[in-house]
Amino acid sequence: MARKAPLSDAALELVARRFAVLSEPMRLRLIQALFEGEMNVNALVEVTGGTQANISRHLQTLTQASVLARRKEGLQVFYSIADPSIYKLCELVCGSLEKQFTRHAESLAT
Amino acid sequence: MARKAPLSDAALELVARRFAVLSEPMRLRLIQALFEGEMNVNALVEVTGGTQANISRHLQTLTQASVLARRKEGLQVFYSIADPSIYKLCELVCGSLEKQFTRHAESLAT
DNA sequence: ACTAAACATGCGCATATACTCATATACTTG
DNA sequence: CAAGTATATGAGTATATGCGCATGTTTAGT
Repeated sequence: MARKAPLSDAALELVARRFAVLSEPMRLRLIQALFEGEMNVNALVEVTGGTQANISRHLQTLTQASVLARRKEGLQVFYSIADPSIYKLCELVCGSLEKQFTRHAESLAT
Repeated sequence: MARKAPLSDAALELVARRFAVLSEPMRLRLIQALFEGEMNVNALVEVTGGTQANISRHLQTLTQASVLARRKEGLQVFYSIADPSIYKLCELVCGSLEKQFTRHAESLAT
């Protein structure tokens, strides 16, 4: 393919939804916690400091988007990162933000 | 550094905002159009099919987030992509979505 | 100075969604 | 079967935000 075709409207909405899923601090906190490995809901509630209901909802959102995987074991439900691209995504954004800050700091130091 | 420290609350909010900026189809359309190179507002309005007011607002949002750069030339204002990481971000998300679809298609074909 | 063109913005409406509280569901154990 | 534990969900509220309409601002030309 010589040149990338522009995305269709439907594709753009999917991409937008993907970004939207990652646009809540609490969900990012959950993802960050799961970088360490699989965890159950209670552990995630404790680590993030959120309420059980709210955490459960966010986990649902992330799972429906296929960002997380859900594994039920008896009474407990374990979540883990299902989409490995999440790592790079977060790294990219963090790196970009750092550059912005550096430039901003430099322009202030003039 | 041995291990990455968890992001602070403030940092998480910045990352979340970054993703939020990219979570609107119309803004993605603008970004996609600007992949071809610098464009003025009128051209972007025509390409995207949006209203002038709406496009202007989205351009403001993207510029404030330092995703786009703004260059004024007489009556016209030219926008261009200021953050090169946007390319990779979009590629990553598109690739991830494609994989999802492939798997989904496979599971249907069973 | 007047007019027109290109872009930005104030305002209101409609919708989406994050959060809390209470309750429901699923599973285990006695 | 009863009680307890872990998780999910329904309902209601508050806030955010995308969009359209109208108008404001800046710049160029006559």
